[in-house]
Amino acid sequence: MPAKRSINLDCSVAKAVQILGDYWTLMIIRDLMLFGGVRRFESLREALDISRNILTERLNQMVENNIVRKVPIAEGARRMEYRLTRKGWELMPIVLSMANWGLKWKENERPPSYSFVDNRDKKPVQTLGVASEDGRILGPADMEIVPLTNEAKEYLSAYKSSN
Amino acid sequence: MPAKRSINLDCSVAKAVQILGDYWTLMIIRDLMLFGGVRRFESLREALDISRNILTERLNQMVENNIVRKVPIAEGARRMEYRLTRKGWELMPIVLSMANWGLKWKENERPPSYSFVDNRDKKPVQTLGVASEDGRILGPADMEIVPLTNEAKEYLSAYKSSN
DNA sequence: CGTAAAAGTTTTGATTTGCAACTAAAATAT
DNA sequence: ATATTTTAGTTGCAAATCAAAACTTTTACG
Repeated sequence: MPAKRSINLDCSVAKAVQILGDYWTLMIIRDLMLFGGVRRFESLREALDISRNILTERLNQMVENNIVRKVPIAEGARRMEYRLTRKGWELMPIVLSMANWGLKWKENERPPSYSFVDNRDKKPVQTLGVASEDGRILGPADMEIVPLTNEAKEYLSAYKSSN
Repeated sequence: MPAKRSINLDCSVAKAVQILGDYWTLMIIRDLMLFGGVRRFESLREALDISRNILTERLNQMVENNIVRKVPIAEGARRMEYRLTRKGWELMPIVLSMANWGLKWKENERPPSYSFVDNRDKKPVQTLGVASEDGRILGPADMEIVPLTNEAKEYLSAYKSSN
């Protein structure tokens, strides 16, 4: 976790990457999701085999970023547990697309050890991905990213013409 | 980029996180996608304001992981450019879900500087996210992750009963 | 032909990481 | 009530990583 990253604050990907561009943070999120969004410090540590100081630091960061909350395990209890917030739960699509990608491109062919299911009937979910305005399902090759601000446009066209 | 991470190799999320759990790697991927999947060393360096040695290292890693290819900029040319591979392009859903998440939860309300569009008609894409087997669109709260292997099941139930 | 740009490599000092040992409070056992 | 264990962290320190700057070595340009 390098010190300060100053660039591209108006980029929402950069914003997410600022928070998620870290191995342990992502692993913690995955583990929390596996356990219904609730875990205690020592359980996380054992499951991930992460050292305590790193776990402490990452959890604090995540609390700061409102991805997890630190709450007493029961009314009035002094011990704490970490819970995914709504904002944290909404990382699910990211984790799911990582799972899909990892599954598709993994070299070591081992069957997956877990699955994403519908809460209601416990059947696996389908990932629809992305649709065009007229309803076609788009693969990565069917989309592109285009700049919207003048700044970004100028930058991009300057680069393209100079090439 | 910590040295060696030995855990959970049969987890496809962990597999992806191994590769993507890094700030610069993700930023490089985003930048490449913004530029049609093609960029040269110095352009990347300037755009991201990353130091050369780090960029070199990350690009090499990405080449090793088959996310980008290093190819001559023209037939027989000695200068090189970096191109997203198919495997790299297929990270688009992850980047897109990060963009959506970042957009939804960003504090500093600034309009996005770029948009994901359909190649064909240049209209913004819709993110459908995830559907259940019977076609309902599911939010994060409507899904869960369930273990499939016996190993994982035992581990999980042991934890739950001990609590 | 000389100068500048491109694409790194090397060096060096500052940060970060993560292991291990320590601590303090809460829960459990005796 | 006291001892022991578990929980949830701190702290100290060696090793690894990061990043700024200087240095190379090819290619491109006027």
